[in-house]
Amino acid sequence: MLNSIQALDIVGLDGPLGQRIYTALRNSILDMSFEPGMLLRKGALCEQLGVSRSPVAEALGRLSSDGLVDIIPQSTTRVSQFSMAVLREESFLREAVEVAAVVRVAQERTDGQLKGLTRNIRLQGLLLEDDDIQGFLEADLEFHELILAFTGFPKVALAAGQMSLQLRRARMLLLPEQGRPAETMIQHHTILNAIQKQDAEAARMAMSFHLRQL
Amino acid sequence: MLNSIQALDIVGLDGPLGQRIYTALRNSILDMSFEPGMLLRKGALCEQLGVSRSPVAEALGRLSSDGLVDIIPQSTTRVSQFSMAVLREESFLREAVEVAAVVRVAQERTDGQLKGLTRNIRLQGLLLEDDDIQGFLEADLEFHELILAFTGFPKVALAAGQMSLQLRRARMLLLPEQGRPAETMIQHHTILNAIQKQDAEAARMAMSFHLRQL
DNA sequence: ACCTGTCAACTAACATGTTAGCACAAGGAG
DNA sequence: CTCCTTGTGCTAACATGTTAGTTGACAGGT
Repeated sequence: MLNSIQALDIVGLDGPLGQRIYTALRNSILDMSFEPGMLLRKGALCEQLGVSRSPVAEALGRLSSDGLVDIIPQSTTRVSQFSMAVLREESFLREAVEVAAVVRVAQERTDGQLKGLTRNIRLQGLLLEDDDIQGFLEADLEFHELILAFTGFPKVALAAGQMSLQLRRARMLLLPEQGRPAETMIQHHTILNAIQKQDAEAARMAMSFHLRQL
Repeated sequence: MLNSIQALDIVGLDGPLGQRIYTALRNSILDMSFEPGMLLRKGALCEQLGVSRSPVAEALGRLSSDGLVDIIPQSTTRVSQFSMAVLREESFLREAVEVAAVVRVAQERTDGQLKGLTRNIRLQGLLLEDDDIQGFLEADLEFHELILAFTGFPKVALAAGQMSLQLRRARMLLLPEQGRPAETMIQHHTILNAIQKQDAEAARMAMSFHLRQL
């Protein structure tokens, strides 16, 4: 039985109801609490959340355009399945954006930005020594987000996140075999060195290689 | 008075009402029939289209997440303004994706794809000889879409279109001074040659240069 | 003349009632 | 036994009523 007995709380979030419900559902799907293929009944969700159908419908509509749920007109709504094709597609897009970002950052980085990245790398090293894999993965994520943010384009980090939603979900599945964090660290170092030397071409190659590891 | 006396027809479109209204509004905004800053009154739109508020609200919500309209909570909704910052941001994203696409296509193109691009280029030449600027611009657009499609990733062309919505709107403004179509043709030729020779690096540079011309 | 507090009008956001299209199962004809 | 039909139950999509928050103008005080 695929029923969501769990909390799915929308307290502690701000903004309009629709936004909060969207965020809550999105998180539940991304962390695999809602398994792919699971039916999403509007009525049940409304009852569970104590709201009416309008904000739920809005949230589901946005999730649909995100590709996280499939809405079959006049029929049912379910959490979307994975497909290798979509995953490859998102990898391609993510690489396109992140590589462009690292090239730009390498060209016009400030010393402050370099310092921020260096500190993050040091943190990664410390967490790795302590075998704090969870923490390491978060620092890893932050490393990439820092680079995206340093482009000076606020929407870029957002777009990158938006276009790799399925990837984030898939990562949950193969977290155990995430494999060699040590290698990841080395690759991050290579990227950082290229940025430090302002060598755009080296940065491009390093980031491209790094992102193709998965 | 900024009122939309015009038709804004939603006949001749398929799918659910919300989808049709979304498309109609989107087109009107992109071709500048709806000027930036123009108020969009839900009630007026409903009356004009002969539908109720639900599908209109859905459409406006999607336009909002596209960044084409700004919804001020509990107050008003208006067509979003331009800003150089957003335009630069979209240019960056578009370049990131199109450059990655052309690199991939250059590496693993088929003869059929090459033929398609060659034919498009020839068409561009013919249209230019006839001084059919409008037709040339359409062929130009198709050239880029062909490359995006040849990646084999259907969502890539979609994503590229989605992330350069404001650019499309801005292009309407500076259409007259679009300038030297002849130069554009030469750059397209350079890109095509690189793809034909399967020279990924040359393709990257040619596309990057081409997209920075505006 | 200028600032300020109040209030009325308008709007998006939310709730709820209604419609229409799809899926699936049971039943009947070939 | 198989295939088509029909009918029921369910769902998303749409229409409409209700609520709450914001804006802007006007009145009154400074």
